[in-house]
Amino acid sequence: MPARRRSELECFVLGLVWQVGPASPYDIRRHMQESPSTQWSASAGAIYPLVRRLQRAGLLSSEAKRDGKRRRREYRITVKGLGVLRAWIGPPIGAEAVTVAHDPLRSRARFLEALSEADRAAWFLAARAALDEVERRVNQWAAAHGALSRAARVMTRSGELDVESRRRWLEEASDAGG
Amino acid sequence: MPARRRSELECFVLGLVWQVGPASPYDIRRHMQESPSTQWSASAGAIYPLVRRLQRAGLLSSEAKRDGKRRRREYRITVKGLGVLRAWIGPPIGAEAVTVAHDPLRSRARFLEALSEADRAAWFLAARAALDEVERRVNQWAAAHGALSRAARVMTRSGELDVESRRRWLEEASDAGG
DNA sequence: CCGCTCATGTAACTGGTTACATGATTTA
DNA sequence: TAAATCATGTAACCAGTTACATGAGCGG
Repeated sequence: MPARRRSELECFVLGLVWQVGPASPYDIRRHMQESPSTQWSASAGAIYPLVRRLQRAGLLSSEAKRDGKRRRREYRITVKGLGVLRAWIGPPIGAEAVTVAHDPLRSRARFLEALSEADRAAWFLAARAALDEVERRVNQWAAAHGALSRAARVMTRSGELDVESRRRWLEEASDAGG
Repeated sequence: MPARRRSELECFVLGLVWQVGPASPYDIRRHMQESPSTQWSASAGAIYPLVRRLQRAGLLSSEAKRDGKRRRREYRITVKGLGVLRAWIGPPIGAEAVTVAHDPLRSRARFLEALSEADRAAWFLAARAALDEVERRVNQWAAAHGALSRAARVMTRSGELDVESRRRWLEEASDAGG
């Protein structure tokens, strides 16, 4: 059987297990839910089958533990899994990672002229508030993790710069468009 | 039957039809494929059923045309459709639009420490090249559309700022992490 | 003891994808 | 006339979602 192509989520989970492992599916889910990113819902229906898939493929190893009295299945990354993780990260960086970052605010802004002038003005206010909310989430996550590791600080910084640049974009656009 | 929740793609297509309409599914697909965004593949299997869905829901009207000799089905947005589009754009801006922009480079960067120092250095170079490529795509699209309308210029600008901010982030991260 | 969180999992669905089929028209 | 493109569409698949089920342990 040829090694099948792994999805973004599969590789991301592989990375999480490498980073925080040994980890249970539950741990993975909590980590993903705490993160300010909403890319994945980290639903049980996604994660539990996924880790088993990775285990059957030999990328994760699993071990039943008994944490106190509670049952718990721990996964850790295998040598093979680490290879797959590294190949996913790159270099070379896969074509699927060469994208303009997907931003639902931008999607909406594309059609702003479908709104009345009043609604458009209100939209810019709402969008600014939305970015404030995003910033709040990033800061909250940073307070919990950002001080701990260089990787976490880099992630936090990415979120900050993202918000900053979109805020600038909004300003420019609302200046230009009234 | 209660008006069902529309997906991002459905609303986006609604917006496109409003913006460039009357449009055939084929037109819509071309527009989406030309765009630098890779969020959707704009596959026929997605678009054709989708527009019919929107039509049955009364958000689009359709008309069979004969452009010269070629058959062609044109859609245009209805009053009801325009209402749904406006509600999607906001204000208020739906919670699903309040997100840090999803960036696959950032996903990978999170696990950079799984690489050797040499690979990490090479990764930063590759990531910079990836952003150059994205910039090229944005500029290419801008050359074709950016001069035409304010909306297109705003979209272009968003892409530019996105690339700029991610480039800055890479610089900071590689400075900090060697 | 009641409700909450921990922890694992499944079933049904859904919104997309890839790949294919069809036929007309245009271009080399 | 062969190959490419226009244009519409379908079928099979798949990754991830929502919602639910189960049971153990913990705090008020």
